[in-house]
Amino acid sequence: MTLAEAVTPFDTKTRILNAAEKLFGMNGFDATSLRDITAEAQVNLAAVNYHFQSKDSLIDAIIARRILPINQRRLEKLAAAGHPPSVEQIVEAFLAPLLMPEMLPAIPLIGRVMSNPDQFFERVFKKHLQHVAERFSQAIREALPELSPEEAFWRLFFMAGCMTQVLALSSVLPLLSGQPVDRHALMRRLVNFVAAGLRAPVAAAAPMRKEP
Amino acid sequence: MTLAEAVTPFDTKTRILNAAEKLFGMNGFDATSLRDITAEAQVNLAAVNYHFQSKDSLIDAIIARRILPINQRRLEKLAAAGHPPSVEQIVEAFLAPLLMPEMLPAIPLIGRVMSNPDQFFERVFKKHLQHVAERFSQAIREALPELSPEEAFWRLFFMAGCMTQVLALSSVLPLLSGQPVDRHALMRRLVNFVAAGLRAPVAAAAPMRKEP
DNA sequence: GTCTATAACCGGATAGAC
DNA sequence: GTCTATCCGGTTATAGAC
Repeated sequence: MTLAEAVTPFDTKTRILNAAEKLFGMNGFDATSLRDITAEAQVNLAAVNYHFQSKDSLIDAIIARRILPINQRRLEKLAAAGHPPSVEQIVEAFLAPLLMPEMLPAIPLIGRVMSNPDQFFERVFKKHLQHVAERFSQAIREALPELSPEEAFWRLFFMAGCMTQVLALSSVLPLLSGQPVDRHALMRRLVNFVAAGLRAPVAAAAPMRKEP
Repeated sequence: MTLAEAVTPFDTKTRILNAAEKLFGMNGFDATSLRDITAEAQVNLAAVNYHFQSKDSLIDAIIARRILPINQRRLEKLAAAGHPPSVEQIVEAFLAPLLMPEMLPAIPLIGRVMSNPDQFFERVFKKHLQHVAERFSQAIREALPELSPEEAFWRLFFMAGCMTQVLALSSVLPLLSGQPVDRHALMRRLVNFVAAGLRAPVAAAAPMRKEP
């Protein structure tokens, strides 16, 4: 056992994944070189290409490692809710899996891929999120049958957007708010806000008033 | 007058700003080289450094060109609202300036800088947004006096987050929703959702139920 | 003000020894 | 599986002619 292994007791592949997740999350994909990653992981530069073929495939691997268990837990929590589920149950099923302690180091990265249009559609939505979104959209219409499918879709998008922005800017939230941030208190505020938004009375299609 | 000037009737500096705004918005700051920008703008590579010193200062100039008029209009609309302003007036004052037709080409860029933690705090919030946020936070507490300053701050953040995500992913919204997107209809849905979130009943601090 | 040419550097990927 | 050395293309920025 070398010194590096004693300090960071994981195999090379895992060390690369952990280092890449941290640096990609902190500085972004383009701004993080494979050399940065191998320095942080204390592995050789060529090990990245040996284990992951390319930087691009490494990014895919990092995303999949985190988003698959999150989605699994989301669907489990949604299935465990009643029929119809309460609005709060839906919101919690969607958000709570991100609060699991083992997800903490991945939060900046998740915020990035969810808010970056380059990554988002092909790399995240189509591959990992589409079926989950459909399931949650159904649940929203069960809980709030007065919503049209379009309205339910957009409200789901706004819910995800609120969450994403919290994740994406998590590193600067203490600076923005001027004080330390309690993640669980923040999550309660977010659930409260989003649940009210989901329940909003359906507005008239046009700006002018119509019959009620 | 050269041919290039006849085709794009702006001076070199403006052509660079327009091309950079478009390409930075489409592909991000790191993925867009000065060579990409000068090719799109049909100007010489060295012109960027002559007019803007560095890529970094060019980014600052692009952000300032768009965010200053938006903020001015936001504050005007807020000042024009009554005392106390209605929740809808507050939300509209914040969002509507982004719908001005001349802002359309800047939407992807604005979405990027608002959701990227690297740019956001130093380059955007401290320089351009802090005083506006304070003004809007005041307005929210005027309209909803039962909210604590902390709660008002976070609800303002959630409102901005919903909006930011719409801007950041604007280029993929038709793919996500499966149909063309009417910007004004989307804005009405967003105002409706966010207004309800702002008006959410204040939740108890702890998860367990307390006296009402 | 605008151009060409180039300096100085850094990126991802890979060949081939061990 | 892991390393060193290297290829090759791309980057920002600038010097200096016009």
